[in-house]
Parts: sequence; C-alpha cells; structure tokens
Amino acid sequence: MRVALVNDYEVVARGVAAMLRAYRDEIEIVEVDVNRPVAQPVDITLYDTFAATQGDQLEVRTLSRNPLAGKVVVYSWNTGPELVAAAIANGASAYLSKALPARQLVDSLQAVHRGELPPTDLPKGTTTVVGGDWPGREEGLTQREAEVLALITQGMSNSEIAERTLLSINSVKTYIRSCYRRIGVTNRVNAILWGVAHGFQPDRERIRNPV
Amino acid sequence: MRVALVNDYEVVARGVAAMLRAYRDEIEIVEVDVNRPVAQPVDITLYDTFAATQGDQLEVRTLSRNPLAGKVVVYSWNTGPELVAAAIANGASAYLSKALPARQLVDSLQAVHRGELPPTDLPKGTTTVVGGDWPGREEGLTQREAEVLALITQGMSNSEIAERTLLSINSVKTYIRSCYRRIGVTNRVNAILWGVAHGFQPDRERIRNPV
DNA sequence: CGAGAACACACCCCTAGGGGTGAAGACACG
DNA sequence: CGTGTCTTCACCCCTAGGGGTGTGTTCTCG
Repeated sequence: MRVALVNDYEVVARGVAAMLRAYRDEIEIVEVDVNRPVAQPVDITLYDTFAATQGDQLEVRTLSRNPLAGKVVVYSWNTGPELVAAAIANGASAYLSKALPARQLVDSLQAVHRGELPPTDLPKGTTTVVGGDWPGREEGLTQREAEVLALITQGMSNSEIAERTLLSINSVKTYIRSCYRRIGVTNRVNAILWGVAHGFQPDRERIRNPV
Repeated sequence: MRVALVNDYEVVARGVAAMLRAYRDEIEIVEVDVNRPVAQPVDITLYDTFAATQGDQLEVRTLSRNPLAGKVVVYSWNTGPELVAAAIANGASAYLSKALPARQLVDSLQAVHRGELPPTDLPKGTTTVVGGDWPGREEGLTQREAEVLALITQGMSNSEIAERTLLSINSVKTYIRSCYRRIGVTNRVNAILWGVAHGFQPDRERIRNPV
C-alpha cells in the first residue's frame, strides 16, 4: 500500500515515517510532501495537522481533489465529532487520532484502503505521545508548545493561533509563556529569532522514499 | 595606505568599499570585517556605526586595543561634540562624518594617517547621502529606516533602538511606522520575518581584498 | 522660490502581549 | 496512592507597540 505523508514541517513528516518504518512490509511511504502537492499516484495521503489548517479547511479539500492523492486521511490530536464530520464533508476519507500506536495506525490505514473503516469511526487511543517527532523536541518543548512556537514563527497573532489550533486564547498564552521559559527568551521577537534559527519555519520540499 | 572596514552588515561595508574604489591608488581596502576582529596589519580601521554601537562603547575600545588595527576612525552620521569627545576618549584616533564626499573622506583618512588631522576637527559636509549602501535600499528604505529595521530584526525593543541610535523613542516609532508601510507589514513580528528574509540580520565573515 | 523627501520629535489613544496566579482532568511512574 | 507532567482554561494587571495626526528643519531639484 503506497502512502504519501503531508505536513509543513519535514521533521514532523519524517517522524511519522520513522514511526511506520517497522511496518514497511505492509505500508510503503513513497513520498513526504512538505508544502508541495502529491506528485505520484498513492493509495492514501496522510495529512498531519501539526501547525497546519484543520481537516475542514482548503488544504484538505485541495488534497482530496488531487487524483494522485488517493484517499485522504486526516491525522490529528483534535478529534471532536463536529470537526471530524466537517473534515469528512470536506473530502477526507477518514480521520485518525495521533494517539494510535503504530500497529493500530497501520491497521486503520489498511482498513481505510479496503474501504472498511467508516469515516466517522475513530479508533480508541490514549492521549499519550506514542511516536512521531516535532521541531524543538530536543530542546524539551512539548508538542503543543512546539506547535504554538511554530505558528508564532510564521508570524501569527495569539488569536490566529487560537483559531488554527482550536484552543482558547488563554491556553495559547499559557503555552507561549512556557515556551519562552524553556527556550530562554522573554518576548515574541526573540522567540521568533530563536524559532528561525532552530527550524521552526515551514520547510519546502518533496522527499522520495524517505526511509 | 592599508585600510580595514568594520560593520555588522556586509552590504554596508561593501558600500563604503565601492565608494572608495575610485581612489584605490591612494587607499587600499585590504579587508572587510563583518562581526570579526581585524586579522592583518592595517594603517587605519574605519568603523561604520550603521546599526552598531556608537564610538563611545566597547566595540571601539576593543578595536583600538588591537595592535593590528592601526588608527581607529569612527564613521558616523552622529557627530555631536560630546559623542565625538567620548569616542576619542574611548580610543578612537578620529571621528569622520558620513556626509563627506569620497574625495574628502580619502583626504581625511590620509591626514589621520599622517597624524595631521586633529581628532576633534570634523570636516564640514552636507547631510545628503553621497554614497554607500545599506540593506533594503532596493526596497526604497532610507538609511534610518533600514537601520531601525536592522535593529528590530536583531530583536531590540523600541527603547533599546532609541538608545543605540541616539534618537528619541518618538522618532524611532516614526521610522518604524514608515518602514512597515514600505515593506507592507503591520506589526513587528512580520517585520522581523521580512528582515530575516531580506538580509537584515548581521552577517558574519571576513572578506579579503573586497574590491 | 516652492515642492518633495529625509530626518527628527511630540502627543493622544487603544489593544495585543505577557507576567502572575490559580484550578482541573488525564496519564505515567515509583 | 501520591507525585509530577502535559493539557486546558480563567482572570487580573501593566506596559510595549503601533495607529493617527501634527510640526519643524535641512536639503535638493525643477
């Protein structure tokens, strides 16, 4: 089964690819697309929402209209039923939680491929990070902190970040403060300069056969 | 006469080098130091204060203590008598205005070299830009706008920029607003991202024989 | 000589940003 | 079972940032 991974951050896409490496007999990651359209036929496109628009936005619609992209699966921590329904209405074939262990993720993708997984049937899983990677992980940033910092580094305001991540502005501010402490800055300007120097700007490239 | 040029922005140092190119029979620019100490013996080191500390700060003191640097000459738009006196007290051998036409600049440097120019005798000159270059010039930024944007891109607050440039905070804010309009942004965050993408972060290298 | 540009500065007003503090649920680990 | 961490959110308070508007000096150019 041929799969393309999509996210704006190479480290995130590669993290998912590495997580699935153990199952390469069953699932072939043929392409990692970082800010690029899928460029060869695949069965499934796995769209990771880290620091990206959610499944109900234009990006997923555009993906689902690309004949090369096969079935589009949204891969996210945000699994509210309304959002899931909106993503499916937007052209996604399925919606999977990032809480799924790798084995279950592969099984779910295969079920999607066979047409067996109902779009709205989200597999149960914990909220614990089971794998993957994100920018700033080595600096001790949690996924949410990293996501918020990535969006700050893209020039977004707090309210824009709240909208993009589906968090309240108070949560965003809490993450901002904890980010600042962890990277040793005290204001947005220096947070951005730190982000630019540490790979928090979106990447732009396509990688064939990443693992 | 061997001269080294010092500033944090390669485009600024190269601009001065290009301005003096017509007089290379009389004055040899042997080195352009961008965030690097002078590395070979020269007769004069010309320290440009664009987006840098003024002549009365540590950088000029450090330069004047470097035996390779020869006589240190501060090159600036800020020519207030107190600042000039403080720069001389700080180890500078002379203080020249950036308003000087190239011919007069070369004459002044030669006089400094011969020990004939009194350190506090500032040559008369207009305030018009007669040469040189700065980041963002092609985007229509004036020197002051560019200098303020450079300091913003280095993460400084408005009050820090006012201190560094010897302007009032109201003037700094005026330049910030006009910068934003010219580069098409509306806030500091996007101004910084623009600055990072357009060469407004300090450079770091040494160039031998730049012209 | 007037217009335009660059430089410099003042003052008013409003909001985003960020520091502090507190609380709660879920989960992992010893 | 208690502790620590992550996630999520609230509320209060203060200040930096930035938009608007106005003014003045110096210089260049037509």
